[in-house]
Amino acid sequence: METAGGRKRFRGTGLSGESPVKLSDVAALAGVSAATASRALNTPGKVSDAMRDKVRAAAATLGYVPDAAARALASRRSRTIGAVVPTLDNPIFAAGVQGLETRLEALGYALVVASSDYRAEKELRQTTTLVERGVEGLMFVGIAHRPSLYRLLETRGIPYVSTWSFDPSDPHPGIGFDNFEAASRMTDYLLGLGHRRFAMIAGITRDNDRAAARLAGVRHVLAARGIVLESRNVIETPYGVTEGRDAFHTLLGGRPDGRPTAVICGNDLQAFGALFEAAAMGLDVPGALSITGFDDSVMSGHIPPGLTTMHVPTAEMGQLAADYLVNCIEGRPVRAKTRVEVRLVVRGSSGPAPR
Amino acid sequence: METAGGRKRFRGTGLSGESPVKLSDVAALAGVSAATASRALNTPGKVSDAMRDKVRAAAATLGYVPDAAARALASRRSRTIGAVVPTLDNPIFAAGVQGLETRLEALGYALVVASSDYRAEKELRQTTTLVERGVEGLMFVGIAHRPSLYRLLETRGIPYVSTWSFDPSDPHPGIGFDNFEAASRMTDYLLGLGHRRFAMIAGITRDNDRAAARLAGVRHVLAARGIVLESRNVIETPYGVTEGRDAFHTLLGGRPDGRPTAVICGNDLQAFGALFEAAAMGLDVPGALSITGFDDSVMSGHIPPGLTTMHVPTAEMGQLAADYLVNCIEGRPVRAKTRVEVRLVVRGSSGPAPR
DNA sequence: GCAGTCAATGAAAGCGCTTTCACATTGATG
DNA sequence: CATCAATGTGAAAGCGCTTTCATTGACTGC
Repeated sequence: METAGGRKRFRGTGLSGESPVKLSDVAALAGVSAATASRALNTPGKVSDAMRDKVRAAAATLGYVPDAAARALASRRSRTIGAVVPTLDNPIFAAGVQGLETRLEALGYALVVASSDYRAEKELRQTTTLVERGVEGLMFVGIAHRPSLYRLLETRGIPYVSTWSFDPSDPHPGIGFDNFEAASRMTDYLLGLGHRRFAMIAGITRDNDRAAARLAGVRHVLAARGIVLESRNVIETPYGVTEGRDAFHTLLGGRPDGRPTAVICGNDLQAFGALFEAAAMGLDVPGALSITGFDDSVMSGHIPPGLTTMHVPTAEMGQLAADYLVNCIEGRPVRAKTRVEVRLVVRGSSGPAPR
Repeated sequence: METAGGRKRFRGTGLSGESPVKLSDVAALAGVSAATASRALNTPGKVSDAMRDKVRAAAATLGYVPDAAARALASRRSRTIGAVVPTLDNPIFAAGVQGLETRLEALGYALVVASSDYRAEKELRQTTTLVERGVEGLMFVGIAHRPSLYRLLETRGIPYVSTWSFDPSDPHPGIGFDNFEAASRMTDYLLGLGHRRFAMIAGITRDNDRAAARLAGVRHVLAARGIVLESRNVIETPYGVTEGRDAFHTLLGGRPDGRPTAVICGNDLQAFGALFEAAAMGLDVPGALSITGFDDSVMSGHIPPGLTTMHVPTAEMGQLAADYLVNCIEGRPVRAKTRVEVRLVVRGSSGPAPR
């Protein structure tokens, strides 16, 4: 009663009457069967040209809009893809989603987005509702997911792909880069500049394999050179400018001796914060210390002195994810693992270690 | 043949077999009719407690996941909302969509996003496909839309709401702020600081009522004070840092005399660009000239000297849009027009006119 | 000229679910 | 005790579309 009542009222909300133009109406106007009308609209090659035109004309006069639900039910195809990202508030994910959407729309698919808030458990919940919604493919960020998430998708045969992370040892399809290796490269670069005292402002590593891999990569390379990244020189904090700023202050404050000469940040936002705080503290960058970011977001080339960072092809990953999923769905061959290139972009925020 | 073949191959792609657990399977296991199973799952109040538990248990053992297409077809409800935004690459829209998504998920609705690329014609196309997809409500950005867009929605009785713009004279439901008034306020503020020579770096006004209203607001206030905004002092350019930078350079370059002392930008990104270019040109901000933005994006409080800008409650608009649409859909009363507050945030980039 | 082929069409059977509607039960009521 | 209203449940009819399958002609080749 309640639901029905609500619906009735909603139905009444429409200014004009509803538009219950259905395929059979189009067929009737065109003087053909519903089957033919369907074919004329969806697989024009299967009907005569005259037929096609006649049906199209009828559809146009009636303002026919197909009902996706009915179509999905009958054809078992929703032509919808889902994406679960941590948050659209991080421009980097927004850009990835934009890349995905653009490509999907060109391929005739719609995009349903859901956010996980960096929580594996919420990711699983969101995924379940997307599956209920009938998405034919799913894009995730990162490779650390609940096992039951994979199980859900695999038992139902729904294609999926991880992005942002590339790990050859991970058995699941993925499009991304090796965060560990990228962080290693950044560290190598800084070592090459003579830095020996390091600090890191990392993202929250829990439920975030990218943040964890970046931290691990830094640690690994330093350890190989006999340098220990002390825990007081590592701060995990959410990705954000203010957070980066605060972390930098904690790291550098009240420590005139043995200060790090290189601060590696988990992403650009944190690095911007570090940069601003360094300026506020009167620390010369890169003279007194170097600061690096990760993502190469739009501001990093502009903010003085220019942020040294790792360029990540976000839109490209979204686009490749779209291609991967649609190819899976449409039965074309796919490569399960695709590695995209990240590029070290050296700008003014990094330089030789002091002394 | 082609489609069927593709589908067959896709079906075979699933690692394990498909999971065609349908409601009737659940009903059978629970030893009840499909009707009762449906009720037990969706309207628990209509069945006995024992029944409810029995069906839920059966659904759980079978790993039942309802088919949204079938449900939508039978109930005429998709529980899906659509959003058409210019682009997710602009963090401001990404944040709005994030606000919308968060609220919708709490209300049990899914979100389909599409981007218009700031083009009215693409917006119409995207809207049509969303309508085909069966969205029950739609969110747009701005109030300038193709008439046929409104017609489509109204003949079908689909609730919709514009955001980002508030115009009492616009007959359509909307949640936003008055861009004209906001830009006027900004201009007033600068006039109060003694500025008389103005320039504006505006967004592309075609198909963008926000950009147009902001420009008009500036023009209007200046005209009221007898100041003409000469066309050589207005540049329309896409929202972006580089674009803002270039525009600023054009505006200020090779013009030692009669230079503007206040540059009003259409959004923060352009303002950042202006700020950077001013620094590169050795122009003192706010000593020699003031620069203002619009949006109050996350960086504006951090970038020295701090950007004076108009704070826009993006997430709040998304959230209000979600509430509005869902209330419409579920037959609850709604307010057709909601005005949100924008706030002038004065920071270091603006100051008294020189001299 | 006649079997055989092929393209074009229509009839009809669902896709998996919701939702009347009718049919028992039950318990309360006069 | 017979009557009436709840209450809980099942049978069955679709929701609007796609897709077999069968049928019809029109055409080919021998």
